[in-house]
Amino acid sequence: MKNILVAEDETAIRDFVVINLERAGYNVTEAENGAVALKKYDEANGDFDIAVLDIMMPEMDGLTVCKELRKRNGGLGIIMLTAKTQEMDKVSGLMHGADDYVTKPFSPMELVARVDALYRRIAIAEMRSENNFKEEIKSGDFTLNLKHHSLKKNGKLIELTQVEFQIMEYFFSNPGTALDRSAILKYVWGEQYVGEEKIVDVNIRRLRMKVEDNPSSPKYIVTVWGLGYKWDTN
Amino acid sequence: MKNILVAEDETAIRDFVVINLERAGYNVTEAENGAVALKKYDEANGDFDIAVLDIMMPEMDGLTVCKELRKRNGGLGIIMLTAKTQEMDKVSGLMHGADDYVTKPFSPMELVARVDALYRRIAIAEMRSENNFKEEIKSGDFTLNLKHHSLKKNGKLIELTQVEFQIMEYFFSNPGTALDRSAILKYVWGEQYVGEEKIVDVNIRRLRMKVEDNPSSPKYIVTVWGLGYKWDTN
DNA sequence: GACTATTTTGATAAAATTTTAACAGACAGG
DNA sequence: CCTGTCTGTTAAAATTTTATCAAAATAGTC
Repeated sequence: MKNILVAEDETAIRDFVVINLERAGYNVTEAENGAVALKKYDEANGDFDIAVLDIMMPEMDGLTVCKELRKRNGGLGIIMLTAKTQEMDKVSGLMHGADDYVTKPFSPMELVARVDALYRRIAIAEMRSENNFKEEIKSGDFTLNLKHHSLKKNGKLIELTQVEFQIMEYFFSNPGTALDRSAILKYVWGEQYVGEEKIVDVNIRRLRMKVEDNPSSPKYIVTVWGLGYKWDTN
Repeated sequence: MKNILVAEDETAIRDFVVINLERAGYNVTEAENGAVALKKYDEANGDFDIAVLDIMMPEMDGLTVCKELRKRNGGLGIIMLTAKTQEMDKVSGLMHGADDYVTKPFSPMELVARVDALYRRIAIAEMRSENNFKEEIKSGDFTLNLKHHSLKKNGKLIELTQVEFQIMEYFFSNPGTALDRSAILKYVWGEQYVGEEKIVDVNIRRLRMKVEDNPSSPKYIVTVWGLGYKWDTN
């Protein structure tokens, strides 16, 4: 898990990237050009979450590698490294396929932040796509129907709004796990949402009013003090 | 454990550094230049926690060594020694990779303090990252569930606050080990916390109330007189 | 046994976090 | 338009946690 493939021909930059990603907790595989990158990808049976590719490389340029990788795995996260803004303009039309790009020179913080952000997106997307296979998720007396967007408690239908439904989806995908507000916020409202984190609390309250036997002493949506909430299953 | 690699070409300074680190309880390996440092690192199979590197050295300069070491072990602690502030400015852009730096001339106290601080950071970071892989830690009748943020004693749930939970995490990561207040303080409250060390005692008490069969004669959280506490497993 | 250092304990005040309720804009359906 | 629902914002109330303090108890030492 957290596997990254880095393709960059300049040794200095590659080392820089590899070091900083490793320090951030990623498991990095490095390649000195596009052809090698593709080879290493196949050798590892595509067991990567993210690829960081330089655009300008000998043997095979980053855009080609990007296209090839996308063919193999549509869900792979891809970040391109571009030298100048000009270069970016030239190829921007070809940038589709990449999820994000970072222009050189970049700071360690910037790189890691982008990769982290992409990783979160990927992880959430993966969770969502897993739920696509399921029709419904059961948990105790509750049944969340993903297809009909409905929630039943002991067979009794509970109407949920869009936001409420998504929170429940997140809960049901991680039963018993303590989820912090920031994670809930990102799952439901998305990465770039601007606004109060308190919105989570307010919606939790609304959910409790609908879901709990006694909203004043929650049994299902339990608060984890100083952290967030969890869907309790006991 | 507590192994340090010191690379410095000037004999006088090297001796100074080595003597003081050894007095502080570290196990020091010394090298007279960067190339030797790297060789000794590999010979010891990378069994070091921290490397102290002079920037200006013959054969191979400190920054290069730093980069090489980082490639081998992303979690290694690295402290750079720089001659003047000016020199630091020049290379500050290349400082990535180092965790800290000390400018010459420096006092024994300063050096040891920096190394100690870094060592603690490294140790805590390592412990935390190990716990990331685990879902729960068992110890006797107790199960600390890191995912659910819960503690169970013989299957019975015990509610813990944030601070209490972290203390338990520290205990469970070091069962049977006598932990001094200062270490507990740093793990739970962080390096730069300002306040009474007694706060540890108070929270230990609250934990005992929740965890012990008879809080007046603790069986699990045992006090080690003149030192601190330990999680007893017998 | 007396003395000192250290730890335990309980009370209380302060700080942090969560819950609750009320409000107002946006939006969709009639 | 009008109306009702959904949503995010805000502020006050309630709750929980946390820190500090000082007295009591305990362990260690001479």
